[in-house]
Amino acid sequence: MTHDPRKTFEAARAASTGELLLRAARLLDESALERLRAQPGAPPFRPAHTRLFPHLDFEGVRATELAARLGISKQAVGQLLGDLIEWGMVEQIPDPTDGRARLVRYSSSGAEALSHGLGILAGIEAEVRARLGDQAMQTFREALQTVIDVLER
Amino acid sequence: MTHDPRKTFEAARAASTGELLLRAARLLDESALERLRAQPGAPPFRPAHTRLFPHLDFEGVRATELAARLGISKQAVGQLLGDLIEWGMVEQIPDPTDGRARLVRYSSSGAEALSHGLGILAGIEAEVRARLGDQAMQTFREALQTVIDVLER
DNA sequence: TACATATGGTAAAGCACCCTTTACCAAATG
DNA sequence: CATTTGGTAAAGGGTGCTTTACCATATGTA
Repeated sequence: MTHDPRKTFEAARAASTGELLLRAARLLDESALERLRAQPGAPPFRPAHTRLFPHLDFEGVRATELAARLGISKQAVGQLLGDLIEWGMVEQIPDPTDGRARLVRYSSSGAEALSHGLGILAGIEAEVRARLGDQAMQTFREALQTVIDVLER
Repeated sequence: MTHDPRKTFEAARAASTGELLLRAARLLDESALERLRAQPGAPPFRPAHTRLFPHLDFEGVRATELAARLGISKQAVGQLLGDLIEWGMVEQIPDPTDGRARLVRYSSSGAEALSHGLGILAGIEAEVRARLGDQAMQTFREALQTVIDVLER
């Protein structure tokens, strides 16, 4: 039996969990954004905006803090926040502890939009869970966390 | 016991498997590209280039076919292929069945680079597998495939 | 207190990336 | 011979950042 390195390539590529992961994430990203914007009256969210959401809350965060967490400049954050404010997703209040600073937090209509977005993700997740079962779903989550741990180290 | 919708938000967000998936994929994407380019003499691959790799082989593919698979214009593919040719990753040969067409395929030095890239992915995958075990790894792969199925439908 | 420096934020310009659009040529197809 | 198809060339546009420059408030220090 001869050994064809080309076949080995193909086999290795077909087996790559990494490609599966990237493909699944890209699909999720596109799909979630697509469904989000399909909502009538929904602002034209772009991926850059959605990356802010996990770091926003109701207590208020500084733009500087967001920039640090996302690893981008505070000016870039400022541009994205400008959109979100314009769309009514978030509002700014003065930071009571620092006259220079402002706190940005979800507005009440922003909370609704967020809720809708989370609902979309939850819907997809539920569909996956229905096929996998609870136990495999738990394993899935642990595996994802392991990947994150390995890559963040 | 009162029900605070804010707390519910936070709990729902913390539990989002979707965010885990997106985060893991983004890390993998960045990490793989970073390690790929860390190789001395490695061409300055960009994400757009790496997305071509899974669709290239040793038999040869048409640019039009690549464009169709990636869902982008053939001109866009042409630009990316121009880089890969310049970097010696791929080579073009005339399509024996069609005088207008050309087939693009991995060059021998491209095969080495590909092999190195696959090695990087395999290394990450092995590290994850070592922590999860073979069985959980299998579950992980099935879960990823399920996500893809759900979203592609 | 006065001043230098650090920090939070904004404004404007510009850049890299990744794609599209428009236009075109050459070979294949009917 | 008209039309379709594979491919190329050039220009341009949207996105998501950075860089440079600046203002206002805070903070540490002589």
